[in-house]
Amino acid sequence: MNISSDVARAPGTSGNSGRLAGVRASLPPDTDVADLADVFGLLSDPGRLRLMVALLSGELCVADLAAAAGMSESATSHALRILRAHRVVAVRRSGRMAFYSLADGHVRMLLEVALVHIEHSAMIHDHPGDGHD
Amino acid sequence: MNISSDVARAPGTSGNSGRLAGVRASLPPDTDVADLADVFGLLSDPGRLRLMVALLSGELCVADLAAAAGMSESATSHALRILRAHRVVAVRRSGRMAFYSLADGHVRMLLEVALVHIEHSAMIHDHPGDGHD
DNA sequence: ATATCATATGAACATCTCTTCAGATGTTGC
DNA sequence: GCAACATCTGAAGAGATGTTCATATGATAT
Repeated sequence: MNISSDVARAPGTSGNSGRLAGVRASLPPDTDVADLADVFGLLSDPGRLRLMVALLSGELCVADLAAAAGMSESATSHALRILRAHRVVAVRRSGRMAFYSLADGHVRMLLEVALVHIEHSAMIHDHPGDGHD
Repeated sequence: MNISSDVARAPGTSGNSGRLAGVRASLPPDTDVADLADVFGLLSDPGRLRLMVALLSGELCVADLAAAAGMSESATSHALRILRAHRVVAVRRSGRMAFYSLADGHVRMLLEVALVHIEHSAMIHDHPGDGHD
């Protein structure tokens, strides 16, 4: 059942309306969740993610970022443009060089939490495979 | 400059090779970063994210999840299929009902960290806008 | 001034992703 | 068995995303 009994019962038809309502109430406003999904979206591209991870150690110029992330300088520039647009990174310009750094504490924290877990679990288990279809 | 001086100098050409090498060394293996990007990818869809947030409170059936996330039952089922494939959620079947629950501690932690931040920052600042192009 | 360099940008293209629609599968009640 | 139900699935279309290639912009050096 949904929330109360356990077998066959139209969802939202029985005594579960209570809990469903509770769940709905505990959900953050849609705009907030959407913003959050956006942040996760920035973190979801392998190239961009490598760039951000590299920046955890400190400021780097575009060419170095490209080398560190293993992508072309053009792709790097495009990626940085997106991160810049969302204020995830900040630029410092010096002559013809541009130095990027992480500028978003939220993202930094998510990265650190995620990376700690990676080290802990990488060799323990974790399958990217399939559930069981 | 890249790592050492500060103005004009080919990246990876001067005394920066030291730090670049250090940064590259501190980067987790590409496969790990890719896996992580994958997880963030799962979190990056608004619908899927709402589903996972709803599941933070406990087990829910498909229809209730659909209602909580404000999406069609078909879209919900497709989303759950993907989450299932990555073992982010687990199913418990009872008759014709299917009850889903969060099954990935990593994801749960990321969600909690992210949600705490949302409450803290939502009304303080945070612009989805543009950097300054 | 001119060539070179570091970075930024635009257009085009290929790829992936999510949604919907229609229908399949397995379950329960009559 | 048959109908209603909950969930699942596949195909198809729309939209978003990331990459490359070519070129633009601004800075430095000769």
